[in-house]
Amino acid sequence: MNIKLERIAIKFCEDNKHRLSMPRLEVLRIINVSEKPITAYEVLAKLGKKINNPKPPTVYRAIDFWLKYNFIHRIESLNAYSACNANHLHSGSQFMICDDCGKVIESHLCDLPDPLEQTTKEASFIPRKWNLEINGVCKNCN
Amino acid sequence: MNIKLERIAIKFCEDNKHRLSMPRLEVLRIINVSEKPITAYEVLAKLGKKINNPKPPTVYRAIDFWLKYNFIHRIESLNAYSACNANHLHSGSQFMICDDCGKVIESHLCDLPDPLEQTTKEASFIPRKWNLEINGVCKNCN
DNA sequence: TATTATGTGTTATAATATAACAGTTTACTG
DNA sequence: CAGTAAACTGTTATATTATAACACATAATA
Repeated sequence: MNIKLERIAIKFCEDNKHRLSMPRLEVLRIINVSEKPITAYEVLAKLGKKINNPKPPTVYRAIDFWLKYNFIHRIESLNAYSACNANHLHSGSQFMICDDCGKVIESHLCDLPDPLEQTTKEASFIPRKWNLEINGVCKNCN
Repeated sequence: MNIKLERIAIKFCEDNKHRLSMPRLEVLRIINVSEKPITAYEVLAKLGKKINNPKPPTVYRAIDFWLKYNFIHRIESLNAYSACNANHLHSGSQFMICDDCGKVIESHLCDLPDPLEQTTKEASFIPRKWNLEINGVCKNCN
C-alpha cells in the first residue's frame, strides 16, 4: 500500500478536472489497501460495504479510470489489480508472481531495457506501454 | 505459422509418451494456421468443423497441454493464443501488440535481459517463466 | 440559465474458463 | 496376457470476468 497515493490522486483530479466521485475514491482505496492484487469482484464485494448495492460496471468504470492514468496496474495473468507502489506514475511495469504463495512483487524500470528497446526499433514499433510478468518462486517459498 | 511445428509436436509426443489425440492435434493446427492470436472460443468454432460438437473443456484441455510444453503462448492482454514461431521452445516470450490494427509480433529473447535478471536476484526470486507484452503502434500504422 | 460533457445506476447479457464425474484408451506390472 | 493404474476424452453444468445499452444526475462553461 502506498500511503501517498490517495493524496496524489486527489490532486491529480483537481488539476485535471476529473471528478473524484464516491465510487472512484472508494475503489482506489480498496485496491490501495489490499496487500495482494485484488480482482474486480473482490473489489465489488468490499465496495458493497461502503455504498449501497454496487454493480459490476461501477467497479469496472472506476478501475478503468485509474488504470488509464496509471494509478493502478492490471496483472493480466491474475485478472487482478494492484495500486502502483512507485512514487511516480509510469507506463511500464513488472511483476514477479510467486506460484507458491501468490505474493506479487512490483518492481520498477521506467524504460524498456536495451535489448528490448532494440527489438522494437528493428520492427519500427513504437511502444506506448508495456507489462512484464515473471512467474517463479519467491524468497520465502524456495 | 510455423510449418515445422506440427512435426516437432508429433516427435515430442512420441518421445515423451504423451498421447497425440485428435483434439490436441487439431487444436494445435488451428492455432498454428491462424495469422493472428486466436481466442479459445474461436478455436472451438473451428474445431467444430473437424470433430463433432466439441465443448469448451475439450479446447481448454488441448490449449493447456500445448501451453505447458511451450508449443503455444498465451497473450494475456488479449485472452488469445498463438503458436510459438521460434524454432526452439522457450519459456519466456515477448509480444508487440499494435493497438491500431491488432497485429501481434512475437520476438525472442531467451534470457531475461540483464536489468530484469538483476531485479529478480535482488529479490531472491527464482524465475520460471516470463511474459512481456508491449502495446504500441506498428510499422504500418504509424 | 441553457447546453454540453462527464459520470452514475441499473438491467441484462456476453465472453472466458473450470468443476465434476462417467467412460475410454493406453501403458505398465506381475 | 490379464489386471490395474494412469492418462485422456465427453458431457453437463456453472463459475468468473467483463461489457452493452439506456435513463438519469451532476458539474463546467458559455
